[in-house]
Amino acid sequence: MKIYNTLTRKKEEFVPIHEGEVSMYVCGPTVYNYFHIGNARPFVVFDTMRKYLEYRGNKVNFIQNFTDVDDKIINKAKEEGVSPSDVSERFIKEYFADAKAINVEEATVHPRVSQSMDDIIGFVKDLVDKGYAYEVDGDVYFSARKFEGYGKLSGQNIDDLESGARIMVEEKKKDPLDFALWKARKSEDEIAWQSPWGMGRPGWHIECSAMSRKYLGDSLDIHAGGQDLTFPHHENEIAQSEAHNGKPYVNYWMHNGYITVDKEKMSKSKGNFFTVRDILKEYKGEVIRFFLLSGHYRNPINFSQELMEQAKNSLARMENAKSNLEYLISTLKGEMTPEEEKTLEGFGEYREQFIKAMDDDLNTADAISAVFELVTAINTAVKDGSSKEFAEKSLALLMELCDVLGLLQQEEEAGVEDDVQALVDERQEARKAKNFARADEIRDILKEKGITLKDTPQGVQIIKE
RNA sequence: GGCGACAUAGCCAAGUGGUAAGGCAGAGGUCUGCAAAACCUUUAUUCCCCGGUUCAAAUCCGGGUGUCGCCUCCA
Repeated sequence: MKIYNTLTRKKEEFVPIHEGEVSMYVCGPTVYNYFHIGNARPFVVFDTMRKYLEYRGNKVNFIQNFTDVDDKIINKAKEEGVSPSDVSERFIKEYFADAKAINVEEATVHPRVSQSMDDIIGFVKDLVDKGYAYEVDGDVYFSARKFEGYGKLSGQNIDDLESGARIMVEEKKKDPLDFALWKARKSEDEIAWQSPWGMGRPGWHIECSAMSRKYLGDSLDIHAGGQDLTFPHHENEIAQSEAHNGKPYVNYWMHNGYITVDKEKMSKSKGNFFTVRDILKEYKGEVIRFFLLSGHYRNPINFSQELMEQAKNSLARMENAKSNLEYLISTLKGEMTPEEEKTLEGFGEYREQFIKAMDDDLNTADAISAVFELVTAINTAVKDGSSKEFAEKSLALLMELCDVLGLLQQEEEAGVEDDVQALVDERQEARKAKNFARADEIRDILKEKGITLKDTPQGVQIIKE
């Protein structure tokens, strides 16, 4: 497949270091709050990347960290009068709950900063020993200018950066470009770890360098995250890791675009964010996932009620196809006819289309359109009178593609409560007796409970929301 | 100031040289007791504007305009 590589600003053919194995690192959340839909985008997009790579026969070693040592966590802990680890533990749990709701699989490993301290300290120490970093009053800084390629990911020229008005000026740094690897503890009650430079805690950038190396080695295939991490976070990671390892750090850098609200970037600092937890009160997780996959991952997506409605209705078309097939399967019998076999073979064209789209830098929008075309083909071909086998194989193909996208995964609980079944039976009696007023009344009652009835040639299909 | 992205129908969104995918919403029809779902038909002579290259451009080149982002914690 082809991947757009931020480092080269080109689409490149993806070739993993070891054939059939892919090492992938995605920057995870700082756990001090519920994540918002902007944070959810990389989770969903790169989870889909992982699923697709696996679909194509790769073993994927997928690492996503939790930043559980951070100013914001410390502040939140102070506000609530609890320990920082209480805060981070809590929101790691909440992360998993929300991730599950949007069908984001757990990573192979979710390393935490607090549990990687030896690796981080060792990493910083090596950089000091190699002359890439220096200590000042218990702080350790990386000398950006010592690393030759500094700026290569973000396309920034060092001198332009320097003249930029917004570089933070800090007395202790030798150069405004330098960044912290280790921060000395400022007060006794602050959370801190013992290090060669005294009590302190790691800077943000060093965490990912140390943790990715621990689990994936000196060089990895794919490193991904939001576009806003390109500079300085990922730029700094490259400097640290390549200075330390003496090898290329990452072969393919992938960055997703952001979510906007009224065309403005959604972010915690602007306060214009919607948490996944809140959106889930109104929309199913799969609607959120569909929404996030409905455009190309590098383009911005605007978030609004209207677009969520569109996503919901679009997804319903897929869901209907699935539930109609399942209902048909429960009523049909027999093996495929030669004609059906031929039709099914023709469906393979949509699989090809799907793969072609995904191969092109994970074009999920295009891949989804292939699924919709398959849906139309299935809806037309599979009907009352088809063989059970044909319906089953059609469903299998639909699910093969939806599995990769992480859609249509959440099964409604099977079975119908007795009281509902009784109403359905009563309605059928009423219909037979041409008492349509009562029949419609029952349909409305069930609709209120989120149950939709469809009268099909095979009987009544009961659909739960 | 430096670096970058985007502009396609009412809305969302693919398409990067060969004559505009797909979805939502809308309209009409088939089916249905009525619905729902599904199916069929319909909705951009045109892809922000102006030039240029070409037999051929939404797609390439040049110049504009507009919107957004990074350079500070941020997905």
